[in-house]
Amino acid sequence: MIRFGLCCIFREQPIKFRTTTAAFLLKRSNEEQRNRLSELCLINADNLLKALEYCQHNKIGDFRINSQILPLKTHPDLGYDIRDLPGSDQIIQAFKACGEYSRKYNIRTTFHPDQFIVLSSPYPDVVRRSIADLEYQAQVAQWVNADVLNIHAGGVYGDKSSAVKRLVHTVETLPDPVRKRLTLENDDRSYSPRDLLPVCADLNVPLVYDVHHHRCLPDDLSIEKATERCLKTWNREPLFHLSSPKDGWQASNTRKHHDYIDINDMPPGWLSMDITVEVEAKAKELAIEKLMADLKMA
DNA sequence: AGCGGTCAAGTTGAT
DNA sequence: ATCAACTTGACCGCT
Repeated sequence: MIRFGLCCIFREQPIKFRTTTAAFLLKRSNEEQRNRLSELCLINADNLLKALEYCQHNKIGDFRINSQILPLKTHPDLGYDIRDLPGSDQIIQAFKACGEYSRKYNIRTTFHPDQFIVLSSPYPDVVRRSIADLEYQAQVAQWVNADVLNIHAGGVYGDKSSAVKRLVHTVETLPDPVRKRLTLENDDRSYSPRDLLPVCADLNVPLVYDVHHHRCLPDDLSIEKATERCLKTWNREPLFHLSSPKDGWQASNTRKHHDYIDINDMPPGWLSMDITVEVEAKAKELAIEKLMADLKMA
């Protein structure tokens, strides 16, 4: 059966993940900084459990965890090791409780490191900081039982084949906790499924198929064919992305996401597949509820 | 309590 | 040249 995934936050449920700013923290003493960060990490761990409970109670089988779950974790001035925060044992325990809940109720969890993670960059420092961020998210992934760290292929820099070579080389050097969770996703500007399928085959990395991106940046593959080819890259339950354009498919910009999913944007074949489909819709849990109702699943 | 300016980071393409 | 968009608005300081 298909399962739907909720991305990062809620529209109506009072479940909020907290973060902070470097400017605010840098005005405080070292001790105050660590205390605040510790407090936020624990709040976020507790809220993650609430998020998973909400999913379980509402037939949502997957939750994407936002990249700032440990705020400023790899910041150049304020980055920290979790062990250096007061109460780190309690924080880790709280995350591990999320992992136990995830296993018990079969709620999948994933990470989608943000746009600053660029493994194809020609700038060594960008790649170095990207890897540091992936390692941080892999550490949390281990605690919470997340099996996906999903990234885009990054920039082209005027020469796609060179960019891909840098990407491949970097992926091959990644530490195991990152490597075994890493996935690549087609984007809506630079890398289509056609571009990424051979890369994923080379690296033995699954391809997260985003059908909305594919419609914005098409290639010679039909949606059905891309679905089939991407499915085969997976050694575990396949993960796909779905969204609808805010202003329709005739608008000048079709990249923006709508509050809800138009069921006409759902590839019909997906419904009968054993896959996870993360729903990228601004209305969040309300959009999933409506989608399942429209599909007569609720 | 409410509001506006600001927030770590990369890259692209529309304007 | 500027800026929105991207997986996501939230935080903080002021009134």
